[in-house]
Amino acid sequence: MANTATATASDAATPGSMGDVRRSNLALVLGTVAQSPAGFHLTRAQIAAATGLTKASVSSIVLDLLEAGILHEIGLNPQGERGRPGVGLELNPARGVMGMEINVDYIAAGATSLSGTVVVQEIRERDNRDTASGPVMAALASLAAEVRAAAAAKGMEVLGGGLAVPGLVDAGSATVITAPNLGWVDVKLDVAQLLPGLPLGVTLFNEANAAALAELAHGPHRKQDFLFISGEVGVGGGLVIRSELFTGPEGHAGEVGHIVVDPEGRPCSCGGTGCLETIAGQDAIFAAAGIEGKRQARSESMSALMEALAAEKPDAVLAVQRAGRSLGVAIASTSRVTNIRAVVLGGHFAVLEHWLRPPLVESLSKYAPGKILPENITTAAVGEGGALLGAAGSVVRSLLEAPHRLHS
Amino acid sequence: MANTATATASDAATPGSMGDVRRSNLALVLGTVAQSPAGFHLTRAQIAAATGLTKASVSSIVLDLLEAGILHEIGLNPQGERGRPGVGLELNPARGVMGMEINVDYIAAGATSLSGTVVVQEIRERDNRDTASGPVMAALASLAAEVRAAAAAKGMEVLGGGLAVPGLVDAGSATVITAPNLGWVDVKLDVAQLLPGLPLGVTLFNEANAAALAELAHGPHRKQDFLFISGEVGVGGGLVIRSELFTGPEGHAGEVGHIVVDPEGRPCSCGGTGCLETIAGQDAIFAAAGIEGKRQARSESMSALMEALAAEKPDAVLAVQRAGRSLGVAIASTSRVTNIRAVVLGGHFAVLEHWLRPPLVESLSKYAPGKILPENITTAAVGEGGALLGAAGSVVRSLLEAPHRLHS
DNA sequence: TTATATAGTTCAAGCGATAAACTAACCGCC
DNA sequence: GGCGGTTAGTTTATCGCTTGAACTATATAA
Repeated sequence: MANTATATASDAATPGSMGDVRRSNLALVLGTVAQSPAGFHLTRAQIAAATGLTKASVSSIVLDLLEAGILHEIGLNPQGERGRPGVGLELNPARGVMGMEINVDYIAAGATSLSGTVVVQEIRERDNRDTASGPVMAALASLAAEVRAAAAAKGMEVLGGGLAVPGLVDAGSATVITAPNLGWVDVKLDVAQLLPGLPLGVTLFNEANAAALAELAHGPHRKQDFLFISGEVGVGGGLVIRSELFTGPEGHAGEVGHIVVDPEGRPCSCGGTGCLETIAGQDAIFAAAGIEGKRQARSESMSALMEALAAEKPDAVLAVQRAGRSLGVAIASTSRVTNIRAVVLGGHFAVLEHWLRPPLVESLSKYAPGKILPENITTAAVGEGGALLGAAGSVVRSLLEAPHRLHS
Repeated sequence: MANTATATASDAATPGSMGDVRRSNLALVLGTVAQSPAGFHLTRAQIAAATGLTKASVSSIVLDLLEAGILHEIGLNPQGERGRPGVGLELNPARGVMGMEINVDYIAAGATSLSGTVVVQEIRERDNRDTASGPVMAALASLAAEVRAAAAAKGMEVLGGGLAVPGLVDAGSATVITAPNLGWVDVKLDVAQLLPGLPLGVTLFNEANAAALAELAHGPHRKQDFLFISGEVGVGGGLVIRSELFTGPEGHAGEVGHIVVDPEGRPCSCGGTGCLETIAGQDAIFAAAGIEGKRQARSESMSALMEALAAEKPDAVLAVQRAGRSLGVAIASTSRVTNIRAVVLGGHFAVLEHWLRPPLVESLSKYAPGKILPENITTAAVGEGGALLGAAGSVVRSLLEAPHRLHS
């Protein structure tokens, strides 16, 4: 599973004009402000020093960004220094984006400010398994409208949105190519209708990719390069390289759930054989542990598994150990192909870390020694709402990288 | 094995100035000329139409490129059309680059024009196995000087060079991190001394990556996305995505030879277990086929294998079938992780294609059905000198993408 | 109050792309 | 051969954006 919105349209042979310089510097200034530590407000002079632009250019650029409503002046901040105090600048707290998520058991929507602060968040349980997209989208639209209204009540205008879905997506056409657990195949979503009138529209994301982006933005280490592995009913992945999602030629890279970890293994729902998902997916683990993985009772099945593990029941322990070893094989191979050296475990892999880690580490040292050190295997810092936050964050980021799309 | 020279230095927060526009348009014009069909010479007016730049801008840019010696005016070409005939432009045929290669059994050097035409090429047999780098480099320097003189005699000035080596390299520091079959570990090469006085210097490449780039430039299909798999003593790979080498965070992506294809398999020279190389590498195939893979006799071993296959000797047939199946597993996993949908087989995989293809195709349909169609499995179009041509071509390409580095 | 230091703005200059006018070179046709 | 038509390429004025220096604004220190 993999996809994104960042299409880096650099292949088109387009003439470069002076406007490009402006756009580039607009993004440079905005990026500098966005990356400054929270609560600390850069001044124009500091931005000039940090970017290498002249004060004159920074003033002119900041003026544009203020007019576009992206930046905001905070009063003077005389810090006891000599000289005239500067005017602090911050991302306009009255502008934000919405993140939304459709998953198997719930729909969710939340609004965050441009700096990533969550202002409203709402999760609504809903069984979306094998449901047509229409009713799900309608329910989400209603939820999104509520959240948007709540954000507006707090003085925040929503500029754009991102929607995460557990399946292969094509962001350009807002189409879900396959979402096995929703039963969706080639479903075109009317994302514009979800949140009408947004200047930036709504972008579609793959759930694992969005969660990987959330890890990038909110994770503690601020790693530039890592593989995020999302353990849900399916096993998905998001590959972050140089702080960008790596999407491959068609936007579907990172499908670690379908790496072959046992050539003699069982058939997979994808049509392949011996995929990681057939051993380390939730259903596979439950089955191997002798736990009934009934519909609707997924969280209960997980509780049952945890109890069985705590009681050291052999079936459960062996099932998780086998999953850990297979995960190691898949990560080893991924590391060789993509040169990635850090892994973040999400979903049930994070929950099961205690039992999963020893076989995983052992497996990695057997199949790719020295490539991925144990300290570079971590669990997700962002929990349940990860995909939602990631989708929202990605929309913010694309705005910050191309601020000229707004008004200016 | 993977690496490259293209470092895409876009992460540095550097202010964009008007010079950037010039550089960008310089590259745009040059790229347009370079991509025009061979023998056909674009005029300034045609370039203006193709790029969207004005005639005035194109004239000014072309002037710069003429002064830098990169472009060359060919006389007027009245084509029976009405109106004033235009002046044809081409890449200056009197400028070129050198490609060089150090491999286990030989060293090689060649000079190509900026448009990719090979002007001189020289391969010199030499046993470099477990040899210190000094003598090898000295021998290559002497060979390179000869080739450079021969090119000069034909009126070609060499601007830069590329050196391909069978191992992991760090292009930035011109260091060979490991080249198992040469016995080199952390060897810093004095590439500048190899060809003194070049305006563009000499860049280091991994051999499989360079060969992949050659396939990109010279292959018949002009595919934008493919995985090149180089079958030598080791199994290397080069991943081309959107016409660029994908190098991963540290420049070592594409090591398909060390994907785990059999978790219960044998230990690999890399320290791992069950790597593709332990089943599909030359030594592994020879051993499984019951052929003595002695030093120096590698080409003879290959001949022996071909004979054994022709005679349908079971050991040989089974060895190659197993290699094909394992190759399929590795390609299936790579396809999932990188979203690649086409494969080009090089080295002994190309030689053995007849026997390798059936088990490979079968394996792919078992492990990643629908992902890689049989017609997207092809063999290398460029033969022996592939790495050399690829290295040279990559140096040319980096010049065409940043022509301002020359004089202008 | 004055000196000093820093923030931010104004203004002339330079560079590069653009559009339109202009010159150059060829074809066809009478 | 001369003239209109057509296309190629250059010249010129203008515009947009960054730059650097001068200038104004506002603080602290003595």
